Amino acid sequence: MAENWIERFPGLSRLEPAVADMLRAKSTVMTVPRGTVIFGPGKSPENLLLLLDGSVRVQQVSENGREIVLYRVHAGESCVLTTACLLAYEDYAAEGIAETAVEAVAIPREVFDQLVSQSVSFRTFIFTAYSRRITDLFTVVEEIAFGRLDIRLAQKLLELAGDTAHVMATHQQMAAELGTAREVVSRQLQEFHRRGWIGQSRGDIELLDRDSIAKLAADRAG
Amino acid sequence: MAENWIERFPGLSRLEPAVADMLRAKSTVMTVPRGTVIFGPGKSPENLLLLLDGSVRVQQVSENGREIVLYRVHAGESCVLTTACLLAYEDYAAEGIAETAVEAVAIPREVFDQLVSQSVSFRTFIFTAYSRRITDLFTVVEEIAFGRLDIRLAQKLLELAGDTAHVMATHQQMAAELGTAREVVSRQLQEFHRRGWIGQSRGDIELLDRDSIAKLAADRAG
DNA sequence: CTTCGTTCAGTGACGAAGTCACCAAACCCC
DNA sequence: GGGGTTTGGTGACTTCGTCACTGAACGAAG
Repeated sequence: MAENWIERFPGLSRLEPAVADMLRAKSTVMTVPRGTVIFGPGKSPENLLLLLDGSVRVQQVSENGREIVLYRVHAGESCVLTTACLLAYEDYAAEGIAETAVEAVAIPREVFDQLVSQSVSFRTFIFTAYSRRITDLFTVVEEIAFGRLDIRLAQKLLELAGDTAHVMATHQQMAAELGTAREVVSRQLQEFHRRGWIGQSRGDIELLDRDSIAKLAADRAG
Repeated sequence: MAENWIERFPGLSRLEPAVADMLRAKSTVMTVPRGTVIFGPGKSPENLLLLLDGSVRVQQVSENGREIVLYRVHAGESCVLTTACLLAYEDYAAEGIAETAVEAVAIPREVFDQLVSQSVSFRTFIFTAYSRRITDLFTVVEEIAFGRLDIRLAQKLLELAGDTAHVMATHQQMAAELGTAREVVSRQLQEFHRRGWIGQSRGDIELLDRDSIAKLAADRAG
């Protein structure tokens, strides 16, 4: 089943046939268990990863131990930051962690280089991925600088819940998602609870009134 | 004088001679006046810019009119975000403005593509630039989320002053640099003034006690 | 099944930062 | 020199972050 994985990447659908064959031949499909540190300080990966399934959480770890989630890489996307790490520009404080079990295609450094050189569409694929990450980071900066916390929390809850009604995360983890302190999250969740929007139990937030949460999340001012 | 500009870019010093000739032939050295909007919403540039002189300020403009400075591109660096814009990934809210008169080498889109394809060292140059921007943004996120404002203000003052003793900026502009509100900057500058660290006049902050400012800037906690 | 250590959440007091509404001084252009 | 604009100053108030501490929930070991 893993032989026609190229189809799963929209950006690679128009890959030149010869290049696609080369890519298939020289890359390997691998599985990494949940919780694996894909890259991090002192751990440069030797491969570019294209995610077939699962998600990778990329977060910044500050020296005093605080964490903040920067973005996630989902199935169908590439973890371009690893190419940046390959270049080992300088010390970085970010790390990538497999948030679920992850199935991915690993493209070795030399093959990556050949592909970029030979294929226009692969180049576009890579540059588009960079572009996406950078614009994502722009909005993260804007949100943290100017966004109200209750609104951002509501947005995160909806994002993390997906189509389920539960967010399995501790208050501490939610704080890292938003770049704030645990106490602040606790208080805000209590307020949501008081309004009957959510139910709370240890490490689990249940969305009871999705509409109200969505209404707040859609707010721009307050 | 502009013919051997390639030497001014450390990352291009080992460029293959044939590629260097091609680059020289197909690119043009241009000058843009201070204040020019290099790129912005609805304005995709057709060229990749390599800065020979001056600096470009890249900032995010939110819908309610607030601005925040994301990073600067200085002489010797490339404005890789323009390549991202060339791909027109999606709507973005960032813009690049010539902060000074800027002298730059403009590389047309097709030439950029050829260079990436043909030259290993040009590829490295470009990917390193992306890597730098992304890691820069990581630290911006961390600073805004966790950094103390007085410390960040002290750092910015030193950064913007360079080797001069003056920062020619309004409080509003300093607020955009730090992603905060004008009033907050005003109050903090007053505190610095009270301590005799700075002198203030309209649109001009004079650094009087660089050592004290640097001492605060070096702080991690408070 | 109780004890014990660990993780997780709740709380109040306080300080730092952001917001709002408004005022005054400095500058600019006639 | 008058009138508009830009810049900076101020106080009241809200939101957010920090600190120190508490207790409850869980899990493993006895």
